[in-house]
Amino acid sequence: MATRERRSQRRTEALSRERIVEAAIELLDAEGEGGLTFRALTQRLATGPGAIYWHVANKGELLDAATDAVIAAALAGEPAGPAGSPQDAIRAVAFGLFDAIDDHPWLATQLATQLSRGPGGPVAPRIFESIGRQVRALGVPEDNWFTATSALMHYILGAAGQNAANARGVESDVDRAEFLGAVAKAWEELDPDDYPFTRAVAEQLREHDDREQFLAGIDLVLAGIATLRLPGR
Amino acid sequence: MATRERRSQRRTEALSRERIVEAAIELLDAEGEGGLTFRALTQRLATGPGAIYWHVANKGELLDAATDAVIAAALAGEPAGPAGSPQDAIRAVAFGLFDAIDDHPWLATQLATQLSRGPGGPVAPRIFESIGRQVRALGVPEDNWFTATSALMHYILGAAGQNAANARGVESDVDRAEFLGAVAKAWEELDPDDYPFTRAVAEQLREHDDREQFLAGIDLVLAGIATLRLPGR
DNA sequence: ACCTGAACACCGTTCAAGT
DNA sequence: ACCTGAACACCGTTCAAGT
Repeated sequence: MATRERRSQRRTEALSRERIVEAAIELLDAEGEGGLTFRALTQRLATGPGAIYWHVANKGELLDAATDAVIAAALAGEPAGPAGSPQDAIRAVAFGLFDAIDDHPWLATQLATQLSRGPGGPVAPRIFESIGRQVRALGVPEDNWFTATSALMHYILGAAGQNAANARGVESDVDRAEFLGAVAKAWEELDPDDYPFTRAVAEQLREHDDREQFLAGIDLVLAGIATLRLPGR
Repeated sequence: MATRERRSQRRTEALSRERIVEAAIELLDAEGEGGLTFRALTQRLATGPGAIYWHVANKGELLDAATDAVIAAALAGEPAGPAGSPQDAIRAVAFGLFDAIDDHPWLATQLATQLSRGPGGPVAPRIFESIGRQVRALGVPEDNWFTATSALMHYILGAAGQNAANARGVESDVDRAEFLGAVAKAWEELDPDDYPFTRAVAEQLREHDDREQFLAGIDLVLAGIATLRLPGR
């Protein structure tokens, strides 16, 4: 609750783009997408809106910078060192993104927004590169690099984003079970004529383990990619 | 341009939730996410904000209803009739969603937002059911229904959303080539040490065909699903 | 070069009042 | 039951003025 920590303590460090982005991330984490306003930001940074606009063009740019900072940190784990198999490296990248979206649920929407604006921004190449290197290491023929990397990336971001919903505002395992139980119940109460499949799958939703399920999807896509490999390799 | 068509013509049909949702979709299509405001809506419907709030709880609900209406229409194509193979049926569903997002680019963000709020809304079961039925018809073992359907759904929505960027505000094939060329150029100018893979793939980005690429991804996931099939079937 | 803070235009939402 | 429209609180952004 304590909505206003560090409210009017005098600012010691000078304002900077990094400091502003950091404060924006804190606000987004604490209060969700709606929590990032210039007024909350000026209060937390003990400054005025003009000062922020000196370092950042507008709110959209700030949101993009916050997204990029979190994604860059999430992908900074593996320093290109040849550790295990490419498959394991892909799983590591996937769980890095999974955890980032779990910790910062606002990323789900933000990533979709940014990617649907085109691969122009810095985020798309970052994710694409991390996954693509391992796709190449897998021995996938070059013609299929784009397809294989895209399939992995979209599954990872989509599944991680949907998963974040299960953890949102959930404090304990009991809360989680309660939440999933409620959704499963809603699915079971759908019209039997219109939703036979969804009803049949409701029980799996109730009992599933998030990370295990996520991993199963990764391995499914990896199995598809394996069929692309040239016989020679 | 002509921002204000049908501005103050007297309203003939009575206001209704359907009419409001229809107007909201028109505004979103014409002006993007930022174009949907209650003021634009009241003008287009020749009414006041209070009248809209009588039929709709708030803006979020209106956005959800608009999303649901478009998705429902996109999935209404196949009437469960046994036409071709399950694979073809999945491709048909996928292209239905692809075209819907292409026609209504605001869907990309909106779907991500709605799905990341959990499978509670009406949209998630709709998409899940359309794809899942065909997954079942494919002979996938029941334990893998959720995984297989999720993998397909996330690839379809993610790839279609990213694709919509290529078509955004693009009027001709020349525009499209220009846009893709610019992105490919940006990719080619990335740091060679940090982005070797992305640079290598830039050329594929320039020359690719959207629908062909999308289909290749579907078939990749389908190949992965095929490895799940029980030997017996 | 960097920051202040009042002011502006615009937004979602409410509500007393009408029919 | 359904609609009107003024009003409220809040938002992103600008800009003349300061240091």
